[in-house]
This record gives sequence, structure tokens and C-alpha cells, in this order.
Amino acid sequence: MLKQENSDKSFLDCPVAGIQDIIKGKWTTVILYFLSQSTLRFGELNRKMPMVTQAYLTKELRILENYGLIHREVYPQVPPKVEYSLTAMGKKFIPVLDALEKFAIEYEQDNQK
Amino acid sequence: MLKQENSDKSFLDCPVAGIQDIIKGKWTTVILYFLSQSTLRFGELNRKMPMVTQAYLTKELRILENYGLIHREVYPQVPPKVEYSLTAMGKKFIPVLDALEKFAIEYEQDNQK
DNA sequence: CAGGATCCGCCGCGATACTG
DNA sequence: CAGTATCGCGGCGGATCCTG
Repeated sequence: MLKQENSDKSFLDCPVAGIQDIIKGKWTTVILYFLSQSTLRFGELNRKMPMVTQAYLTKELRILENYGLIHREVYPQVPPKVEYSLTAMGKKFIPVLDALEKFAIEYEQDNQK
Repeated sequence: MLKQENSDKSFLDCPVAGIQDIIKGKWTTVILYFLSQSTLRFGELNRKMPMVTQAYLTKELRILENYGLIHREVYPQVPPKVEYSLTAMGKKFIPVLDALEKFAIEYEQDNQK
């Protein structure tokens, strides 16, 4: 269930063009980062990023779910419990996160002198 | 010249939080990808991504320049000539591009069956 | 507890026209 | 050729209230 065709970059001679949409969300990489460390309940995840609203966090989670990167497991009980984890495809994104992390550290070091 | 403080993610226990702003632009990764292959004039770059407006391409280039990832070399001549290339910091972003490329290929393969 | 439903300001992104 | 200058729309991102 892809969100196809934003401005047809498909014919672009650039492999990364197609996935820009995935990572452009304001908190996508952060969410994926936390979920790469451990499966988390909604509340736990939200507590790790308190500046994000419930509503918006839900939205981004749905988007990532539609992209097939995260899995949403609902436990039918009271009170409700929902756990988020990376799918197989989501785990393939981890190298990107690692590279990003490495770059981020170098970037911030270089930038505070 | 960082664009500080959008919603203070700095205290977030996540290394990648700080650079989400850099990669959130609609064409950032594509621009960096092309420039990682070779130094390019404005027109050349624009021809490689024709669906992007001159105006907007200029904007994103300025942003990446302000972030210190690309270098803008102006040749004072008529007609004018401007070349864009990666800075040292920009080159440190290449591993991210490589990881993204790898992921993109796997992602798109998996998604058309 | 984990969301769904609304409402809304702002700016990302684009189209178009004009310059040195 | 490589930009600036305007103008405008749509939707991202957020606040706030309500539910099973």
C-alpha cells in the first residue's frame, strides 16, 4: 500500500528518489530509531518523545505502517495494549539509521567549535 | 549557521533527532546523490531533475549550503557560471546515501510483487 | 491506555514573470 | 545562465476534546 506518484520521480536516474517520502516525516527517523532498539507500547514510545502530540505520533505510526516498515500488534484487553515493532522491511532500514547516527555525531561535533 | 531549535529535540535520547531537518527537504537526498557523483553546474543539476522548479532548486541548494554540506563556487563571467560540489562535511554524508540506496532497491523490489 | 474527530495556522512547494 | 520576486494553495504539524 504505497503512496504512489507524488510528482513522478520514477524516471529519475537516482535510486534514492523514491523513498524520500518515507523519511520526510518530521519524526520518522526518530521513531524508527527507538523501535530498532526494542518493541514499544504506544505510551512508552510517546514518553521517549514527549514533544510530539499523541495525535501526530499516531499519524506517523500509521504512515510507517502503511509503508510496511513497522508492525502494529493489538492486544484485545482492557485497558488496551498496542505494541509497535519493526517488520522485516523495517529492519532493513537499520543500516540507514546507523549511517545517520554516525553522520549526526560528526556533524554536531564539527558544529560547536 | 545552524537552524537551531525547532521544538528542542536536543534533550531527546536519540542521536538522529538533530539532523532530521537536514534531510526533510523534498529533494535533499537526490541533490546530494547527484553531487556525490560529480561537481555540477546549476543547469546540469536542474536537467537531471527536471520536475523541480528553478526557484525551488535554488532554495534547497541554499539550505544545504547553509548547513555546510555543499559548496557554491561562482565564476564571475558572462554568461554566469556556478558550480556546486560537496564539502568535506557533505562527503561524510555519502555513507548515508549508500545505505539509502541499498534500502531503496530492496524496498522497491519487495513492493512490486 | 490508545486512540479517533475536528479545527486551524503556517510554510513547504510549485507556477510564473522578471533581471544582471 | 543562474538566479531573484511574488503569489498562492494544500497539507503537514499541532492543540484540544472526546471515546471504548
